[in-house]
Amino acid sequence: MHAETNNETTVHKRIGTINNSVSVDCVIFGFDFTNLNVLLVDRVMYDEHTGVELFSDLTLTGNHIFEEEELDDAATRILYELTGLENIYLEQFYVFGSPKRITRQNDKKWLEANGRDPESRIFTVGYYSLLATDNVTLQWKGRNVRWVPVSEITDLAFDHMDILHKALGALRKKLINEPIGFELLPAKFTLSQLQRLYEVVLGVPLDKRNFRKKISRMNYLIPLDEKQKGVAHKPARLYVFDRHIYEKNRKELLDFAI
Amino acid sequence: MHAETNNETTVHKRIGTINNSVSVDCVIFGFDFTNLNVLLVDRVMYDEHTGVELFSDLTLTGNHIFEEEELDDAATRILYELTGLENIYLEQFYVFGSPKRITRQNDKKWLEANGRDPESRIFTVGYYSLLATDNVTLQWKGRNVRWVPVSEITDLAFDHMDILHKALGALRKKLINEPIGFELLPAKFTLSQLQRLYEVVLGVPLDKRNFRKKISRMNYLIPLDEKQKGVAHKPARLYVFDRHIYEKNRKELLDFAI
DNA sequence: TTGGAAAGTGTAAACAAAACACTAAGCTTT
DNA sequence: AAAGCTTAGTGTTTTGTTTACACTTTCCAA
Repeated sequence: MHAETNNETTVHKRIGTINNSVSVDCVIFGFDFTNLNVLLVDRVMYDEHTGVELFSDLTLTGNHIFEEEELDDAATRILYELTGLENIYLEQFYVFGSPKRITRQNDKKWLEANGRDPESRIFTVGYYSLLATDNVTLQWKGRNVRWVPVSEITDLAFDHMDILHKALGALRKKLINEPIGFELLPAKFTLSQLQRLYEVVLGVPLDKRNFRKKISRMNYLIPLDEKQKGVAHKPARLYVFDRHIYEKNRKELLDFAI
Repeated sequence: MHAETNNETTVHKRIGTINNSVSVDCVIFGFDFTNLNVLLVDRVMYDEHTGVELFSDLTLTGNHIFEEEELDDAATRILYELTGLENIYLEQFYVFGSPKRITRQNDKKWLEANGRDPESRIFTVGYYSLLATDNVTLQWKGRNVRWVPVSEITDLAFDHMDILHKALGALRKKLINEPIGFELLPAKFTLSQLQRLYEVVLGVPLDKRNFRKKISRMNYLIPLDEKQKGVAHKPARLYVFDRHIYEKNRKELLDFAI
């Protein structure tokens, strides 16, 4: 799953001109069996003369794109830089392009200090991606990176709170309509973990028996002859998601409910 | 519902610099009780010396945006120019930004003839909008505008086929999950018209009795003491959609089916 | 007055959703 | 070795939803 670091043609090695009107922001979701987390990056700014800290806050992981680069590839590249992983689940969900995106002083200062014009309009294409909370590098462009539970995030730089909220809405909608939860779990997982995932992301409690009844109708969820190990209680059976079966049996849903 | 044409502050009167990296394309859907239609614009190009027609095809309705303009406002503006209507239902659905968007010769020629650099990368934000097939001006920027049934559209300029397909997918998904069909019908409509709408957009036949049973569970669909007039058969009862009731009773759907 | 055309209506069977509580299995502690 | 902790795993009943299916009513036009 890792990039072939000697392959010059990999999408992660783009060079060329940077497009300075459009960028990509990734809302990287991770699940640690307890919380839904988002990968955030520390943004600390120091006075350029005195070295005194001016402010410290958090941002999503965003990036410029190259002129010859597809949007999806730019998002994939960011994910690769952060995680070293390829084939991460990724979904474009919205474009943020208000002329008033950058209004706060801290944001303007930061852009200036990084050689960008804080008055020029930049559109950003929002992607969200899903991974098991794991395998993540702790540095990105010299800045600290960390998982933060979504429920604890109250403030972010730029318009990143808006982006996060929209991403979360898109994720919930997707989770309700497609079996995407598996992207947030390890390959082998228990039904309780899956249930917890739904409960945490959707923010509702679910009945264990009804949940399992529903699950048992999904023939692409395969029970293994294997159990959890090293837990201090009855170990649960492990399951895998069979994408192949899912794609085959996927019938177009037709339920104009609500 | 019409713009106040003397009000200088209306969003439809934007002036200022044009942003030349990002544009907006609108897929304008209309329903005429038989087909799902899209509003298309003729694109005819003539040899600049001889006046001979070089090619003739169709495009979606797209437009530049102004530097100080919100994306949604730009889309609203296009709709207003075309229809004279405000408060049209509108949904951003995807950004198209491939570096390879413009590859065909016709497209390059057209851009050049219109004073634009065919090699410069332009991102376009896709919106779809819904209206009853009605009340539409027949000219836009001196070009002919017409409704074309979606099923008959096989070729469009630029990457507009991609945009159309993506819009159609987004519309179907939305129609299944939210009562949005009313936007494609006149304020008063019959149940048969509503059923036909679902059948046409989703491309499936529906059982009349089951459809009506389902409908009768939706308390925001209000039957009127009024009937169709001037039809050569038993006239149907008219209904209205009550958005207020819908918004009140909207409970977050929770059905991670498929 | 008749014929055409779409409107409008009910029932039974299969399936899905919701509500609800106890036993089983492995690990830890004493 | 036994007791206790913790989570896994399991079934039934009631209620609501989906599906399949055919005939009568009402208006207009000829």
